[in-house]
Amino acid sequence: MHKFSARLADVAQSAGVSLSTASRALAEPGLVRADTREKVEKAAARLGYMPHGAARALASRRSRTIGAVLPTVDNPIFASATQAIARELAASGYTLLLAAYDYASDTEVTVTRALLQRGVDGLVLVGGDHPPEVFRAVEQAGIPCEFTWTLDSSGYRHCVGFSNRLASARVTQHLLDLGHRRFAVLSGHTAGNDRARERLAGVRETLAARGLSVDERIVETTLTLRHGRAALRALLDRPEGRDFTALACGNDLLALGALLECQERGIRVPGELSITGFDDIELAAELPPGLTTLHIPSANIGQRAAARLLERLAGREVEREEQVPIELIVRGTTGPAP
Amino acid sequence: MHKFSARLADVAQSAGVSLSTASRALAEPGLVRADTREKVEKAAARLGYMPHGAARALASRRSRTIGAVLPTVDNPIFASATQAIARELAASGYTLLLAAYDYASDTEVTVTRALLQRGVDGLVLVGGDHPPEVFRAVEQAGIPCEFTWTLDSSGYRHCVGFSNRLASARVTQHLLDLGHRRFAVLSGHTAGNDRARERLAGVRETLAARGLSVDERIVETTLTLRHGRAALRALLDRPEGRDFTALACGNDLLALGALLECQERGIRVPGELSITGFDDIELAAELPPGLTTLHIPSANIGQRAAARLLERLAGREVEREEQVPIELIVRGTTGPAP
DNA sequence: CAATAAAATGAAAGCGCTTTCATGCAAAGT
DNA sequence: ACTTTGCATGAAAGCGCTTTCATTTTATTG
Repeated sequence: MHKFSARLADVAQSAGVSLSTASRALAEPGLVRADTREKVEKAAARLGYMPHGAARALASRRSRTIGAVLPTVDNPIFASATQAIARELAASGYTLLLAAYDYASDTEVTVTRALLQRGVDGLVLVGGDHPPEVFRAVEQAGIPCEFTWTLDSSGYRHCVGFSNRLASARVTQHLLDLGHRRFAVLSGHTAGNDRARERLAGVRETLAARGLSVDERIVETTLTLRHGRAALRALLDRPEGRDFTALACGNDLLALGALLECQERGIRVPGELSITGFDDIELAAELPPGLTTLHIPSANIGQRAAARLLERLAGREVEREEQVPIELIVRGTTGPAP
Repeated sequence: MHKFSARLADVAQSAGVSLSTASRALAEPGLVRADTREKVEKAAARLGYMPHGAARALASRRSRTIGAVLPTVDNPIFASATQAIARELAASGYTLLLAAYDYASDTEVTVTRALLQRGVDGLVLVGGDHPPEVFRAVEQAGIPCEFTWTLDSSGYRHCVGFSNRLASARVTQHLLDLGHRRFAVLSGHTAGNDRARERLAGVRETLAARGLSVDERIVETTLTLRHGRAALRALLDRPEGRDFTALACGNDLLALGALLECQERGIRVPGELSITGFDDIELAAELPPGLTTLHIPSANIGQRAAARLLERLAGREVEREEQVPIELIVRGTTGPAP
């Protein structure tokens, strides 16, 4: 079944040069005479030569691959970030290795180790919360790592992101400015997820500064449309009923789920209830009346993380922390408090 | 910056056995005595040994990685399939390498080659249309390949999917049964995309069998919500206006975009216009009035493709063609012709 | 044109592992 | 007891490439 596959030695022989010259001709064209390079290139093309990545990695001690460990690939924000990373890497001859752990920390350890074993030259992680085994493995591998969607207060780690707390505070402030005083929150699971935790803290603190509390109207759930819908349902079906006029959600999927539930129940948005999201996915703009949300440039985050990794691999220094611009996008789901 | 990393030789020495024994103890525990294996395992744990994937791949001539080449990762159906592939592979100690080409065939060639160079042991491709260079490269690499989301009439290729033509015909028949006679179609770009082509053909043929034609009301566009919306707008803004009562869409994103456009324009769905999708993504069920669509078990496709690849790598035979069950899901966007 | 510097090439040593192949040694058969 | 079988182990040969180092060729200069 396996066809004969030409090795570099075959190319060298066919070109009438030594193995080392052939290697250089293909890898560092500047090191060989133009005519030799041409001979080698011709021979390579003639034989359909395809370099053997593992051999190359073993000899050169770098694999020209970067790993990205994501909570899930089934979320538009990570999908676009991934796309951006892959594109940036490809431009420099690097390949992206992807792994998702479905928000399960033991899986995260496993897949991270798998990537490290595959010899990735660098790593992109999402958020700052990770099992200690992950940190240890990355440390031991001694490869550069970029943390994304988050900042690091200690200033120790390399990260590209934004302050989830401040961002969330900004959204909350928008609702306060509209006169809302009774809030509810749909949050992602906070265990092992610093982004969810920070966003929740942002709401809490902003309200606390006005002497308001939201503690008894917080639902933690999975970050999907369906779960957002179910979470709002749970909130509305409490004996207290709808005792809030503003609903701040941990991401757009939750918010849109909530919006759909309102439409089904005939709750007017924003007339009776204002809803905010987080991320600004495509659907947020498309679904009437348009979701008020915080725009996160996820492709930008991915692109920057990849670019920074490439810089560091090239031996250049980068700022430890890089912030991406975020922006409040006011659309139709927020309005004055009733 | 690089920490010292233990090699297998170090483990062997620390365990007081030879390199070969250490290798066997870790890879084929059945080949060594229980106490030796234990010694080696202890030593490995003590030194924090992490196998070197490239070296292993070079020596054993397999990398324990599988590659998947996707049109895009920014589509729920591919996201869930990817997740399923990764999960299935992980259970057997394999890792997934992902590459997306954004529906650009030159990119497809590049990324496929990159994957092959990285030494993947098997490949998952989407659809049956690929640039000849891709087929050639896969052929030459001599690795097993699974084609997904499609069937192969020649019976030559290994594939797991369904007949896009029949599936599309089924949806069209549903609309015919409801009394619709004037159709429009929102299709994905058909160039280099057999799935889009087959789906379109399915509509055409089913209508032709009833003496109907749709040729002058077909829009080819990119498979996103936004583009679906724009495409319907283009259709409605023709001088002929809305001269159709049924709109068959190439996938759910297009259909939902069209639905949103209708809601914005005040066109009653399904009162004035019936809309059908394809894929049955989560949102199709959630967005009122619920999209009538064809359910494709995308996670199932991914899981089966991975499992089949593993089977073949283990030297076992699998049926060349594996069909997954598809199902028409009737929801609120289709109704009797006005 | 010889002397020297610079550039291009080749020989060879691994990179860290798997995998034959050979060897030693205990259990089994005669 | 003596060969035979089988199992556990070790020695060593690569896997296909990169990269140092030594050597040859070419360009440069007094």
